[in-house]
Amino acid sequence: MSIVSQIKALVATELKNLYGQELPAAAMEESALTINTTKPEFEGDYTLVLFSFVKSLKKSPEQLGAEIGEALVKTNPAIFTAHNVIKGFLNLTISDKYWIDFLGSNFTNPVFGNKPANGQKVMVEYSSPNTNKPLHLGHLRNNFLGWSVAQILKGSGYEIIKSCIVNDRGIHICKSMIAWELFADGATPQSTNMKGDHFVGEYYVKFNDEYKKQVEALVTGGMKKEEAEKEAPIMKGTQQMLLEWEAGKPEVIELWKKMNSWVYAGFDVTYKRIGSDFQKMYYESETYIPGKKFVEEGLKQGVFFKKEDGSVWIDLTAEGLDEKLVLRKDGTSVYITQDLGLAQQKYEEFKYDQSIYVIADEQNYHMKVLKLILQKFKKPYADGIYHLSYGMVELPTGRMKSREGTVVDADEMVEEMVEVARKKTEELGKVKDFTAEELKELYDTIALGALKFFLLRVDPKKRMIFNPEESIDFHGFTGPFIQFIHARIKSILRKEQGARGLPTGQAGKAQVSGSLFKLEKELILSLEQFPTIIEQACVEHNPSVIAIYVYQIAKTYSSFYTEHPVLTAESEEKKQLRLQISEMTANVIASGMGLLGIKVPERM
RNA sequence: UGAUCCGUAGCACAAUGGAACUGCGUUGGUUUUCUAAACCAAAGGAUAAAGGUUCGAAUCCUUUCGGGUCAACCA
Repeated sequence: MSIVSQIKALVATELKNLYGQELPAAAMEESALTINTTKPEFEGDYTLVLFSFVKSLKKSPEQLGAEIGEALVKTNPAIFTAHNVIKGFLNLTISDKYWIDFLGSNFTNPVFGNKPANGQKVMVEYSSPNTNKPLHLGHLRNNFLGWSVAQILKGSGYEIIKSCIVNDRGIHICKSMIAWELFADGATPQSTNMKGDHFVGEYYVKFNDEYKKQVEALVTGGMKKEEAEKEAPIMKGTQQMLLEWEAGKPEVIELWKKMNSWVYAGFDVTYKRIGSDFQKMYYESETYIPGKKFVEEGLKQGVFFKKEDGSVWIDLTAEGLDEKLVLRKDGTSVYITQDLGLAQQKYEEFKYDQSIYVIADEQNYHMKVLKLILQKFKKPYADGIYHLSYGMVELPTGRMKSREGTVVDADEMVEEMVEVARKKTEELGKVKDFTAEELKELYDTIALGALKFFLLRVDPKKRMIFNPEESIDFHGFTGPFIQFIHARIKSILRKEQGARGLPTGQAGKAQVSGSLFKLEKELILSLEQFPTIIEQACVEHNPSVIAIYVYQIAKTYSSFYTEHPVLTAESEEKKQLRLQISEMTANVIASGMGLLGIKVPERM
């Protein structure tokens, strides 16, 4: 049980003892108590906020605090050693022994903060790429978020199934296809030595260039712009191709398969590089059929209704939304049709308790409709659907726009970061004895650490700004800073291990007593919060909680070991204590960064 | 027009209704001692504005202003 929960329980007990008669029962509930970490400018570890009792007890906060504080210290001398009251805040000091004992029994535990399996199954759908262009910075935020949230849930005891829905059909795919037919002259990724997704993406761009030219030509010829956009030959050809695709015309299907396979080969490389993985892939070209079945079922049940022209709708006006189309009059499916089919398919296959969709916030409305429809169907899985909505990654000039060529490509971004990591590492020259292999791994670790941390440290639901000019820093509140602290701790532990011949994980098993310096206590106190932090991140589906916490741990350690030498501590006891602190800090950093999908090096 | 999210220092970000956190940048200092991707210190804030609720509001409510997104028989 965390120290905060313990304090709450003890305070609740004291409140009952002292004021059981006068206070309403609700005010003495543990959940009604506010415990904060004490601000650094005041003496103490944890603070109880007293204001909520003042009114019903008709006592001054000072008097109240003094009474509660005194009672706590008196009845629990092993935990509390002192208290003081400032302006309605009761600051409590926890005994050093408590912290030292906590440290002693947890510092070698590499899975501190993780919970045992709880038997619940959660699907996490993320990434959702389109097969007409390569991944960009926005996809990276999605991938990192999805992977990390899955990892956090896993650490919290859930069974996780990571899935990916590939948007592999539709007009945009046909655009790349028709451009390839027109301009490629048989070129392939192999013949041009290009990554498949980038190769196909180029033809998507070529389509748009050609389309624009054709529209302009028509407009110069006297046609209205709107009409020209419909009449441009390349667009008509694309629409024709889409119809042929739906009709299953062999040549079209073959081309579609070929180009998609190029894209998938490219995606595989990227996913492997950034550490994304999926237990189950879904393809829209397959889910739209169960989607149609779903609509039929809905018509039978009377959840959907058919209009005169044959189109199928659902009436959501009672829920404050509009009527929403679920099947076109020509019987073809729309976006939501496929998602309905997919939800059903996923549930039938995995019987999940919860299904998380990592999708940008521009689709909030869509996801709301999806969940609502499933609820109207009284599907057992409807309530377990959770849209993890995240904000767009924007440039200082605004949203990334492919038309303006401002899209930040994922592969390029990673390569640039690796290059910066290489340059910086060479400048510092601390790992000159590394093999080429080891160096490559280190550059990847640092580069991806910087990138992932940068994208995960911000609250997912907020949009964030990325400035390519300034690039991503390796100093301060960054992944590499935390990695550096980890490497330094490991360096200290290696030296100790060398001197003693102790196996890893055994540094300083000796009992420790005595008193703690401010920074020593501050660190242990923070380490103790790790399980609570994971829990919070899990409940909020928010990796930034972990990122901020791990940074704070690393920063505190950095101050701590600057001020207090570990290996040359003033006494053997202090040395053992600091080794324990160091080892636990390294464990928590590695474990916390692991929840973000970030590796930590032994040396850097 | 409606729905919804957001507005915190030059920039980027944090804060279960409880004593505004941090980084970049700026200015100064620290390396015969465990890796200076570091540490220490300083400057920088009516938390967009105005009301309201509360012992207490960046946080909750109302209004205004500014921005994003959605409201497609596109996916």
